Amino acid sequence: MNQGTPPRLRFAPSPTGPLHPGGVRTALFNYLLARQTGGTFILRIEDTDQTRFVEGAEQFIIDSLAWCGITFDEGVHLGGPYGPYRQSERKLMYRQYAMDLVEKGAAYYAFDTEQELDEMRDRMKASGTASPQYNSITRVNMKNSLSLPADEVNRRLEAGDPYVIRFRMPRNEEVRVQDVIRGWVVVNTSQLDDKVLFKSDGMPTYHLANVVDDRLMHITHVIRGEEWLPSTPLHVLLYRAFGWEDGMPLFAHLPLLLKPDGDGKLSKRDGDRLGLPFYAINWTNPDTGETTAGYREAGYFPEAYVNFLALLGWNPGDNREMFGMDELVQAFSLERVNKHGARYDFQKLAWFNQQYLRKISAAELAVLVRPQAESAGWSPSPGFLEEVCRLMQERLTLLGDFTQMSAFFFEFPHRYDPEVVEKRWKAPVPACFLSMAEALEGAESMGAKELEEVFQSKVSEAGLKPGQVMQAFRLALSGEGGGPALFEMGALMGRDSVVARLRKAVELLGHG
RNA sequence: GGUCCGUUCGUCUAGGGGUUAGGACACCAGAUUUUCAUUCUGGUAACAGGGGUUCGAUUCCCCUACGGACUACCA
Repeated sequence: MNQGTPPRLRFAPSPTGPLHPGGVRTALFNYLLARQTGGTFILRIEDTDQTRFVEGAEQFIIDSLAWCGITFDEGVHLGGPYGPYRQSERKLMYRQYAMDLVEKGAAYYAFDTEQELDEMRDRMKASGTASPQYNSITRVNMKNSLSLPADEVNRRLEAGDPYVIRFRMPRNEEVRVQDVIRGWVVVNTSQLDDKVLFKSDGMPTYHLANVVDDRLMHITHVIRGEEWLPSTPLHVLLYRAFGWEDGMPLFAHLPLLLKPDGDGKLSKRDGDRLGLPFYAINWTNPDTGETTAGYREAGYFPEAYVNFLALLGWNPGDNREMFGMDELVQAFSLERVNKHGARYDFQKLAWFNQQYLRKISAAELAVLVRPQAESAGWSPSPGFLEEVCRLMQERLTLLGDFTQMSAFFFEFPHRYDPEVVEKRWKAPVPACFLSMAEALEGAESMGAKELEEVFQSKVSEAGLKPGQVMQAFRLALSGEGGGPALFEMGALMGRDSVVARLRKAVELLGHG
């Protein structure tokens, strides 16, 4: 199958809403294989259902993947030799392929109305059939070109009666599908129905469009979600009916992404429920105006997100787990993709993000963090911000944590942690701080070393031990009980600020 | 209901006829940091159940249970 030909892979989402994490992963795996093999990666938009079109969804898909570093060689946004890449723009040609199948006897016209279909299903349910199907048994009782006299069929066609084209599913035949991940899957056609291939609105259904386009675009590997496995036998039958079986692509059906807890597949609600971002980038619903948070805006690294996603359902076979995109391209293989679904673990994603956050320099971090610092109303010098980053870097998990966790560098404390006040703000401390403030005021300059010297000498003058005062000192400077190295922190705040903070703490917290 | 797919620590997973069933996240404990976090060390924790096959099964086969997908003129 396709040996020697350069691989061509596609990601083929429908623009019916924001791109789900499972879709990002599907795109990623396709991308990895394309890059690894020197193949071509194509973005095709499957918009054959006009009723489900969502404004902005297509651009969202492109932007989401671009943020992840997933790039295409051909596609709706790039063009290419096999365009157009939007199925609605290929509309006219699908009819010919459907009619070709009719001529070959592999498909037929059906004129049944919605009501007639409903009635058929109701009838069958009433007589005990669990899942009523339009198939080789039932079609004889319906209005189609197999059951109706030829002249009536022609009359209806000429009169412009609405019709669909259905696949003529063989009655009892084993269809074998080879899946790279799952091996051979065998289904009997008696379980399958006469699927609509061509709709009465003149659009193909997924099944037809997908097979025709994959053929026309010379797709060699179809890597898609597990939800497509049940209809793959139909697709194989379509390739066969067209006479394209020898050029059929390889199929690989990816396991699903599951909820972090409980049963079922991952959904937007899981992000909402946990108050965590869900999409790659912010999504605003064009109808409601409601925005769902994305990882980009929440301060995640795309590298971390991609790394995390890659390890959901795939593993390299050894204990490595930090993978840059290039390394993923090297290491990836369909053979090492799991068969079972993987729970989406937000905590692990946060951990990956932390790892990536630590890999960059303080200077780089400062650049990334500046926008939020500025929107918090601070305008630190580059040098100061970098120093803050140097002290804070190992304590951050997300970029987005920065403002909240570093606020005390830029502002005086708005509150003093009551627990620490209760425990550490004891009688001799305020007086000691006041004398520190005085001593510092007289000092010419104040680095971490000088600050510590003043601290030590005033503490011993007061007859105290450093351990008894340290926490209160931190509290006075930052309002909190934890934080970066105390004297470095103070040095960075600067002498005047430290003096003022000490006095203000005494003023607000009293003399114990 | 039917069809198909699946099932190793709480989670992501490695492994595979004979292993102390390995790693990572999370969690817990200790060390270091006179803070918190980091870091380091250690720890708790898994082969869904039942039948086979076999000298031996978590690994192979079957059944059951459970989970999931699909079952539209949606993709």
